[in-house]
Amino acid sequence: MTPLPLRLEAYTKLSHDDRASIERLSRKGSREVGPRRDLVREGDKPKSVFLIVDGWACRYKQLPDGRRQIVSLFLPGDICDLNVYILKEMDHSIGAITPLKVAEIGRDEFEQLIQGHPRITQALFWDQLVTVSVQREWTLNLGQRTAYERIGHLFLELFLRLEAVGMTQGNSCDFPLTQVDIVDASGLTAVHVNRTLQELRKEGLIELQGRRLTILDMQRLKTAALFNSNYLHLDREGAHLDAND
Amino acid sequence: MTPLPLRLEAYTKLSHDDRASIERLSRKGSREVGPRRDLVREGDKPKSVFLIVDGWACRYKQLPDGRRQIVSLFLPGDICDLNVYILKEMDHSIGAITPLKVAEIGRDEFEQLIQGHPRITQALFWDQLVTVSVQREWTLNLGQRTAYERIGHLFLELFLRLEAVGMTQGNSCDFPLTQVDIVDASGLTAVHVNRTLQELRKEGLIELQGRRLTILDMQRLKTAALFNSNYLHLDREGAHLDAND
DNA sequence: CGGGTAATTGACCCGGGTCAACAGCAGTGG
DNA sequence: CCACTGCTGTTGACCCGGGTCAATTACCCG
Repeated sequence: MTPLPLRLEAYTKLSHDDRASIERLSRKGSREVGPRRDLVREGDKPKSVFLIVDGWACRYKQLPDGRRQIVSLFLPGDICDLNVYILKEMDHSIGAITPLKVAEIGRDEFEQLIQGHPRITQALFWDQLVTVSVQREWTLNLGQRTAYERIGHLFLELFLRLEAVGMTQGNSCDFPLTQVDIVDASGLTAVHVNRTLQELRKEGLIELQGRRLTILDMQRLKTAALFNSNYLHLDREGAHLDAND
Repeated sequence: MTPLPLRLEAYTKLSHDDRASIERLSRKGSREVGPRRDLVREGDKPKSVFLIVDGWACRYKQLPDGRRQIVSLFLPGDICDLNVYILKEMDHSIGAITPLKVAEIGRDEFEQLIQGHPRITQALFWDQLVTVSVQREWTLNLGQRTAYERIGHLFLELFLRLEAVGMTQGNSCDFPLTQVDIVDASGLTAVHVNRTLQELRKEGLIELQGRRLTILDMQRLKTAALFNSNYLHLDREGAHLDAND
């Protein structure tokens, strides 16, 4: 089972056929990528859409002098840029964080999928709107939040996104990011991230060890991080819709 | 003439009919908004797509304690979020910076436009990809660039985007942002923005007065701001395509 | 057990923030 | 015509959140 249908069904019910088509494409274009390897590089000509079947990845951009920013994170079930293939050139790179299982869906296959499955199309539009909303929240995060709030916010976002695809266990989840990854995502330095994590621990808000994150006090962490989940658009509208399968 | 067709034709040639349809909708939903007024508020139920016909606007988000971040800017010809109306609730606000002329296009009209005009649809997809690419660049900007680079980068982006819709005159353009707007967009403070502007002036890179910006040395400014225009996807692919009108 | 990556610590520093005052100027009303 | 108000821009003095530099200490993993 790929987690994508689960994500999409937050927005609308899919039919059996919808789900089967996604499964089929996921198996067909299946590909494995080693951890810390690039899937796509800035400057490449984009040819296909990637679906993250398993593992974590990130989009990142780099400045000529080496400064690096992770601009977004991909979790299982995420999809990278509908329609990218209409662009001439990638404006960012995509790198694996963990060992990664992705499905590569070519332009023709993708457009065919969309043609025959209006519900999938709608759900993908919704997904796209959520993705850009997350990107805006990251802008807010980097522009206005302090280190403490910023890292707390990141943890909450990732936890909730994992929860939406059923990948949390109680109040904890796998968390493969190293401190250096957090550095690149938060625009802070390694030293300061380290110290901020210690503060979050000392406050009893989180536990983070052995690539596992536990949210010890969701409510207090949300308050501390000024977290408002509206931008994730998690309200499961899909629950109310019918599937005609 | 609305500048939207001009923008879209960076990607593909539009037919007479395409252009006429856009013009018609622009006139039909036309609406004026005073400067510093909100067009849409976070929490509203989105009902329609907005097209910026004339003036500048911004998306912004606010934290409960009042900290405010402009997450993107709208220039003439920009379009706010295809398909927003499928979301339950706006996750950000949109505010006018100058007196604004917008066209409000309802859901049905919009979907009708798309149905009958595959070229417009394609061009809108392209536009959407560019918009999210800009959002990622802002993430990089806030995460990694220094104040000096950051403000220089903002100026270059806005100048080039205006140029793409024919709204520059030589090396200068209208620039209605106040220093406070730059503060909200850059994540810096008023004092520091002011001093950074003085530095940019002293270096002979820009002139900024009377709501007008002049880029005195494009090349040096680009270098100083670590500016790479690839993310704007300005390569006018459209020039090579045929219109079947 | 050695070598590489990830996490942690201490000492010191700086880019940018804070606070407070002031100047320029457009609009407005008396 | 001027006094008043409010917004925008500017300046000075001082401060602090987070950066820099440089070790050191866990951890894997083979």
